[in-house]
Amino acid sequence: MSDNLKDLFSKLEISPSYTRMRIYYFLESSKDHPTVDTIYKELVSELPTLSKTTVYNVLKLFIEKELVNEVNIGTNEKRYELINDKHSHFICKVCNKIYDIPHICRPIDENIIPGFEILDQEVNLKGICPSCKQN
Amino acid sequence: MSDNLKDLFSKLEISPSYTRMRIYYFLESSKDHPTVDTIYKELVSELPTLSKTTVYNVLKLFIEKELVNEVNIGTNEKRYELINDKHSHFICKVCNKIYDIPHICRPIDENIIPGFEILDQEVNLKGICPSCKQN
DNA sequence: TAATAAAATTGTAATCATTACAATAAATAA
DNA sequence: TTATTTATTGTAATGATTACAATTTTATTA
Repeated sequence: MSDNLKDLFSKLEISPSYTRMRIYYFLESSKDHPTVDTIYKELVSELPTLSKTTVYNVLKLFIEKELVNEVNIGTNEKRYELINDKHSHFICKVCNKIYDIPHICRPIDENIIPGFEILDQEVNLKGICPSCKQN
Repeated sequence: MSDNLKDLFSKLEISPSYTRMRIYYFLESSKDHPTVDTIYKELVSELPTLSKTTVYNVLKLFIEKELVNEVNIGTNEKRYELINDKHSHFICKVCNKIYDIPHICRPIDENIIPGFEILDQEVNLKGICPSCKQN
């Protein structure tokens, strides 16, 4: 596992510092699109010298290398996720939780809008999640 | 036209102050999803006492009344648009311009994800726009 | 190994959009 | 008119993000 990550980093010319690997693993284990603050607070107990700037720096690097996506849902903090399989997001208007849901749109034909080169597709649904519907 | 807007406001229980109407008209005429700053700067010459806080307040009201949408595309400023017909957005990764494009997804069946109540659907495409492709 | 260079991490301060809030102005009702 | 509500404004606070210089760590070279 650890070796796999080193290989992945190496392929992308990311030197596998411990901090970077820990941030990657945290994103991998975390299912709820954490904010910078969440990442920092979760990791600082094991990486006592960690600084928030480092979290920003590492995420920026991961985004450049296309390992990570910024998720913008209108809250004031940006959220981050590993780019795994493509999926859509459901954002609960009550609790603001973000759920990953399978793509419900058909894949987009890249030439559907003449002249525009489509590189990326983002589908956000908003509504009320099951647990908020009960309350 | 002006009467139509007053009727619309009245239906939504928005009292039709001159400031609100001007902000509405500006959104109506503006095709490029303006930021608060843009709205303020465009209107302050004709409404010399206008304050940015007012722009924020009016937009917040319009959003509550479902006249206006926040558009989040990852830039640091939020952008706003009137809710007219439903459309998708294409965001150019080079120049950051937002284009309105017709919906390219089929309308979503509200019960497609069991337990989730879908109120809103947002499709953002990212890529390179025609004018940036030339350069 | 030691000395040097490069890269990664850190802390502090600056930036900037947004919000909170209290004060003023304008509109409406009594 | 006077009182009351509503709209607007200005200032200050908040809080996420970025800039940047300093420090630490890692890699390279002698």
